[in-house]
Amino acid sequence: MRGYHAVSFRDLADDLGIKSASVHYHFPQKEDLGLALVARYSERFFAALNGHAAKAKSRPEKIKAFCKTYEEALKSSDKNCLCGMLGAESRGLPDQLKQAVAAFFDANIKWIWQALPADMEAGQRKATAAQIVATLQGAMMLSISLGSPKTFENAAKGLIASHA
Amino acid sequence: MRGYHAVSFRDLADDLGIKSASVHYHFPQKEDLGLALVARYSERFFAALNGHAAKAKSRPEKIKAFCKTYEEALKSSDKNCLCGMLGAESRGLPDQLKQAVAAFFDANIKWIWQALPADMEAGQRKATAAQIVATLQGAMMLSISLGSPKTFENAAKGLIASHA
DNA sequence: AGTAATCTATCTATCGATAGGTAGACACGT
DNA sequence: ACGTGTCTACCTATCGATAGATAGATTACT
Repeated sequence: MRGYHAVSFRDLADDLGIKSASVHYHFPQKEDLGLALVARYSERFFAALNGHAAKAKSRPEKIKAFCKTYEEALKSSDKNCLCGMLGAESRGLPDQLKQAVAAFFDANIKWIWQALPADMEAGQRKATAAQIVATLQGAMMLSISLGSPKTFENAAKGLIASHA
Repeated sequence: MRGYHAVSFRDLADDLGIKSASVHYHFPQKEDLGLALVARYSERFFAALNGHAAKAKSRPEKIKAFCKTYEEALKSSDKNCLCGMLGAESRGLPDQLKQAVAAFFDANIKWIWQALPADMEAGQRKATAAQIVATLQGAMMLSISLGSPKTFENAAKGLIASHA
């Protein structure tokens, strides 16, 4: 995927070895396709995240599990986070899709927020949660743009060091 | 701007009150237009950044100047960083444009890298530089997607607290 | 037989891009 | 001061390609 507007039904159908009309059979409108992709991506992301975090008890371990989930997504596909990409072109997306992408980010922030200690000062807790998601999303984008996996690793390393 | 592929010569011309053919007069190919926009954005960004950093002597002050430059860009236009948006769809961009966007990020990382103390451990210095740019880029994206300026402020606050 | 999935064929709208023309500003040599 | 050419910045009109989408026939599965 290279962006919502950069992908066409025909490109997609060609990759699958079918015709574009067949894609419309499953996803009448383009937005339906986008929504399905975001839903699937979100499910898989949180499944992987909860898997990694299952045995993480301490806060630094949970942050590391979070980073690892992003890192695996980046390395396995050499592609940007689907929602990261869609989020960047947010203003050009159909309404429901825009909201679905935003919901993914909301869930991300909420997940890491609840992993932070409950006795943390409220403002700092919110700030840290936003910071962590922002860093990882930004790191994926930079890494893809620069063609440098090291950039992601560096940013994640800095982030983990910040909250050791 | 809502993405490279989401903007057409006609949209742009309509906004300007001229015809699309006249846009082609100034920018024969779409990529020429993209390159010009990135060049202008990059110039303005670093001019603003150097302006903010002029009186910043300490490292935390330089990091704050960096954050402030991003924050102003976000607040003044309520739009994503041009390069942040293009970087996210990097894989779908023409070659030269992709490289111009990557060069902007390279320059960003280099700028903040040289603002970090020279006696910092080399790996940590690189990591911190990547982390800072990633966080701010990600924070802009999140902020736009969620429609919440607070999200950027929170992430920046967390970042500054990490490197006080 | 009946349903689900894919096909062929086509539609309308819009895309980036080009050709060719025009009005106005400016510089020039005489 | 006058025409003459040149340049800029736009215009109208149109191109071939492709976009998302649809109708109706056809195939495959159970």
